[in-house]
Amino acid sequence: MTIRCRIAPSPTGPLHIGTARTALFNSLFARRHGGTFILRLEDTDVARSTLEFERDILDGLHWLGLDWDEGPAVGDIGERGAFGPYRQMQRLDAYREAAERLLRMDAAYECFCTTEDLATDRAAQEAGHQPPHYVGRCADLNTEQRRQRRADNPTPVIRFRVGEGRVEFHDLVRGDVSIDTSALGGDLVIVRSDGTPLYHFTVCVDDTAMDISHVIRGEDHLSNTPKHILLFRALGADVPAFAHLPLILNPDRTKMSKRKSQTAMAAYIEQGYVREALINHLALLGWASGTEEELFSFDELTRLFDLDRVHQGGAVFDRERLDWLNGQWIRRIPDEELVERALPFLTTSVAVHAATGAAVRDPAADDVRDLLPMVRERLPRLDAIGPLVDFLFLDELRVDATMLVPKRWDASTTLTGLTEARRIVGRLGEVSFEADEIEAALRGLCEERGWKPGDLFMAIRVALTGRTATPPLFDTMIALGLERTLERLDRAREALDPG
RNA sequence: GCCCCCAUCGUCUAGAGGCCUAGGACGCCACCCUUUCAAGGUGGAGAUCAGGGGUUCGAAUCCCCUUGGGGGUACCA
Repeated sequence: MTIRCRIAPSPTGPLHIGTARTALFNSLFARRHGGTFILRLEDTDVARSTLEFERDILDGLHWLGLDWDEGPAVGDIGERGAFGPYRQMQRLDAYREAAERLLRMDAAYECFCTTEDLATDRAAQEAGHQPPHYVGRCADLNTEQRRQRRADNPTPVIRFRVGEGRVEFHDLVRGDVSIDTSALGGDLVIVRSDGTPLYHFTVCVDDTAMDISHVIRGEDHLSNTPKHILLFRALGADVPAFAHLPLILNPDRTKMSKRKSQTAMAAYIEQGYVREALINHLALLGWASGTEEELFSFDELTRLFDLDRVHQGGAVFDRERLDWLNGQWIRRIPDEELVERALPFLTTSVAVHAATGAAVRDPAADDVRDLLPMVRERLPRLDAIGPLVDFLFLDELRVDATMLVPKRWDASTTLTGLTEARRIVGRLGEVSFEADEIEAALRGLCEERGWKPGDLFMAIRVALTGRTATPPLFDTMIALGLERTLERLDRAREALDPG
């Protein structure tokens, strides 16, 4: 059996974390079994769909490395695959044909009920404590009745008959599921009054046309699956296998939502999460390898993943864990690649200073390459690079006098310390400006004076960087250069002794 | 309301009847390392496996009930 699965996002919002996870699992499943991974754009909600959202979704999936074997034309990439078009609004003919077929077979019928009719029904059902459902007013109209009702409402919808009985199916992660058609809410609308098709209908027509073998999607679709099965049968199609993934949850265990969590993939990208970490984290939300290994690359997942190890319970999206994974993966990214990925974040960070009027030097790839050894272990996210080294790119650093004084020291000791340090570094720097030598000399100074090295170093650190948490001090001095090091030490001394 | 699904440390999870006085990871705490911050190392706290009934010589694992949670119930997807 050829495995064909798909991700079918709707461009009515930016790429959602949940969509990305579903795409990942589909992609992994296809790769694992030598199948085909298809992308289909479900853009039939014309009112809410936009090209920007479509762009965001496609870019995000691509950024994650989730490339599809078949899919629509995007940008300069042409359509791929023999089952297109892969954009639903370009498949209207197929839906029209299928709807007409269902109408001819009397598996569907035209419904002339108005929004008001339906609202009245709904209200009555609610009052009578009945589940909301379509009452079937138009289910059995004869030709004459249809003609009359059409006079009042010339734009009927098309409803699909759900019939009676139970629908049973085997879900690859849930096991056997059984739902009575009476719980489906009555005959469902498959074509709007404006002639455009609705989701439950298009999904079945397309999965059939695209020969989808496995439908892997979020659990929120579990209750809708019987409708789809009924539709597949009516269409005379093979029913694909289903696998409903556990939901990704907010911390309060409700379905992950924009209101309570950060759901847009783009936001994570902006904050410096790397694709390796996002993939790893998403994979672990609802799937486990069964080993004690926690770090998985996409390729490893491709070899290990299978549906039989997918969970049934929902999983809270844990940022702390993502952060940890992100740090782990950042430490594993090859130098040149990390340089390339981190540079934009540094640039942005420096630009923020520039925007406040500070004179800055724009960071270059060479800068990041030089700084890599001292920042790599300190980056839970790529955007952390700014606060870590941005002081290197400021022409002038203004440091508050009170901040310069270490906890155990007073202002005059600090002034003495910085003055002495300036003298030593200045003298040493003319000969050689190397971390080891500077450190040895300054430690010697501390011994002489009875100072704790940590105190002196802290005073220098603040003088040079304006921060109390920085990369190792002596590497920082080298990165800053002799001239600027001395200059900042002088500025700090001036701040401590304005007179 | 009705239907469906789910239920192991705070979180992600291992566990497919005896290997479990329940393992790992994140987070948390302590110590070590250490010029700060990280990273790393070591150790610790943390789950009577939602509760109650069965089945069995034996149940976190199988069955039933209860409770709790979630999802679905559109001319959204």
